[in-house]
Amino acid sequence: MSTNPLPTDKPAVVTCGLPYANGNLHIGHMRTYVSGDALSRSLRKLGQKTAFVCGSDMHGTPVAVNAWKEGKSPREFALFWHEKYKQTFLGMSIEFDNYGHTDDETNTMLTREIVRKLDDSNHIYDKKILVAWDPVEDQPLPDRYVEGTCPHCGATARGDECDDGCQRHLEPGEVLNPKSIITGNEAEYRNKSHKFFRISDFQNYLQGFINRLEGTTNAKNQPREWIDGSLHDWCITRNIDWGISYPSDEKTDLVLYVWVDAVVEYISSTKQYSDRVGSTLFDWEEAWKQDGEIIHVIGRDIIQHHAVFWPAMLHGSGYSEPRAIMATGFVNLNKKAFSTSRNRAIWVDDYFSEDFDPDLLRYYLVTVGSLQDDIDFSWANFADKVNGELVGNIGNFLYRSMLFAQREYGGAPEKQVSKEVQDRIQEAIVEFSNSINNYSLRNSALSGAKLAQYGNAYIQQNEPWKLLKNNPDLAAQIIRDCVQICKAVCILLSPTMPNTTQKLWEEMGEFGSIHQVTLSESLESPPLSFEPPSEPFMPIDDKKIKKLDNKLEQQITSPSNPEKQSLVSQDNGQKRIPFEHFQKLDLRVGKILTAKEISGSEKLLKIEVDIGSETRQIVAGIRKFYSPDDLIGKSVVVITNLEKATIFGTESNGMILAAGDTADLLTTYANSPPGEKIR
RNA sequence: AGCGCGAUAGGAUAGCCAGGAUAUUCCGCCGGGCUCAUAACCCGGAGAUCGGUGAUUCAAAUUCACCUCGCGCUACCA
Repeated sequence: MSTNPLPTDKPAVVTCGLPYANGNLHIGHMRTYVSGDALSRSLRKLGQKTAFVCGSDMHGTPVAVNAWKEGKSPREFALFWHEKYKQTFLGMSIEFDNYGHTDDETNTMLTREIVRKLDDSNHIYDKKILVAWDPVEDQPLPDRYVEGTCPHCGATARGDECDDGCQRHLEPGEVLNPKSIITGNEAEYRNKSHKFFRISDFQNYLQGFINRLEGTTNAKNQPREWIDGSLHDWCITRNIDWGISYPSDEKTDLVLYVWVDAVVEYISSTKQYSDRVGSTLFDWEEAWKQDGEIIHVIGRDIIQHHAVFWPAMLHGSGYSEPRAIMATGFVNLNKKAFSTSRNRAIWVDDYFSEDFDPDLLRYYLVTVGSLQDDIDFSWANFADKVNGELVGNIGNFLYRSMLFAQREYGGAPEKQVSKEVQDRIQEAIVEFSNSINNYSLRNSALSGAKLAQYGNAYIQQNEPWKLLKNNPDLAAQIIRDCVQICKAVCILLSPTMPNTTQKLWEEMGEFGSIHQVTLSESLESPPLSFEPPSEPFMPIDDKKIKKLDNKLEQQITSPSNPEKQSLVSQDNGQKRIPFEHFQKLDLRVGKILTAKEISGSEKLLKIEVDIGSETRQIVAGIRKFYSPDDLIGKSVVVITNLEKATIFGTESNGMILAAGDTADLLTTYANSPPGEKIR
């Protein structure tokens, strides 16, 4: 990277944090991608050679777990979302020069090559750690494959994090009563050898790097705690069979941790772009190995990965470091965080289904607040912004000016642009360019919006409609100025609103793509003839907002999860559960071996049941209806993965199913043996 | 708990790094103008002592210290 102002003569790469191929995208996600898209378009406006790349993040435990839940292979599952994302980005006019995925050949090769280099230069070592294991299936249970009790707060927690309770990170071996989330089997911890990346080797380097790094202040400061403190080495392998296998001469069944190959996709995707268009148009090696301008646009939750692990990996394997990290804040919904599990979100598909132009949301996301701050979305705010700024100000100015010009002069009047207007446009160009160099997309977009505002005041105060009779020469001059402003406004806003500005560009009689021209074109003469313009933006009326708010309200109060939505329906007022909820129950045939009364209790029996793999002790409230002797040898249905309970001082490890108030025991029709799974 | 980011009129938001006199802009509100334009546009007005306390300074929204609240990160969450 360089510290010269942009544009430089080096190629630039703009990347966005990889979407994890695990479910639908909402407008909060879009903030990162719209910002990346607007940034790369803006850089090109400055004349910077730029590649805008990204890809889907395919690997990792959550994909594997969710694929398993849907009965699909991880690859099939992740590819489904990968294809879906491509459509989503297309719909939002987010145009990557290359959009790959982490499971493709380029990334697999490049990732292994980079890791091998780190290994060869002795930055990687082996260390034995505790790994949760399913002893019955003889399977490792990494990260989220394990569930248990949080040792800190007692809530149900995943193996890696107490996600429902105190949010604390959990080390392997910490979670109590660990169980496999797949089989429900109790997990045990085994000592396994894993690969560790010695980040401490790079402490000095990183301390220099973080001082050079440009971008948002959160990205520049947050990693200092680690970099200036002590750097822990990073475990970069996992025991699952979904991922990129560890590059090694010895035989290994380790795969790389998803965060290793995810970031390498930035390089891989650039390489694919180069390979496609040829290295004269864009040379990926020049960008990544000879100090190109690499700019990462990410969500502020993944700063450490990009400002600590990633530069260390790059530096250790001979690649250039990023110039800037732009970490976006989150998008809140009516002041509260999005919650995908509660369906408290505006999904991009929902936005599309309302037939809104993507430009409206793009403008909203870019201009509503500073990039690194959290912003709020509500349909009312959205409509305010569209109606006030886009329809009333920008759209109105463009429309009234171009309509006037077309009607009276058939296009731009044959006059020279006035000094005043030329200077004002020049000022906007400088503002745009400075904003990009300060990594403020908001200000870069506002340079165009403010110019339109100036235009409205300019036309209003000069009243060319009055001048037409008394001073037609001056009227023509004023309108010529306005058309020039229109042209400049379109160019300045084209990174934020690519569709609308392209349409206006054509209506203005310009040829080709507005995205090919640079800022200086703003001062070139507009065409002398063009067709009548159309209205660039349509207002959103109150009824529509109410409708959208109601829809959102309904969506939030309904209990469904977005991914499960299609499986959930209301029927006879009864709540339906998705099939996978049923799948979570481990129901098995059991054979009652012994049954004893529990002294002091009128209702309870202590029962030992053979469930095939083991004998379970279960406490059942059926003493009133059965004598212990009658029960022995009976086949029953047992929930085996119910959490343990202590009833009347006796441990109960499961539940025997019975019907109605008389505890009519459920049994099998034929003679399935104990342990048979019920489905 | 530690660290990071943030808190500015009724709502939203700029300025903070490089301290300077009436704190920006938008929505809403009040008054006026215009009629080319999508009841859009333009001009004027009211409304914030800039989360709290203290310090530095001729001067603090801006620097420093402490505190409160919100959000995030804390390495095995992608």
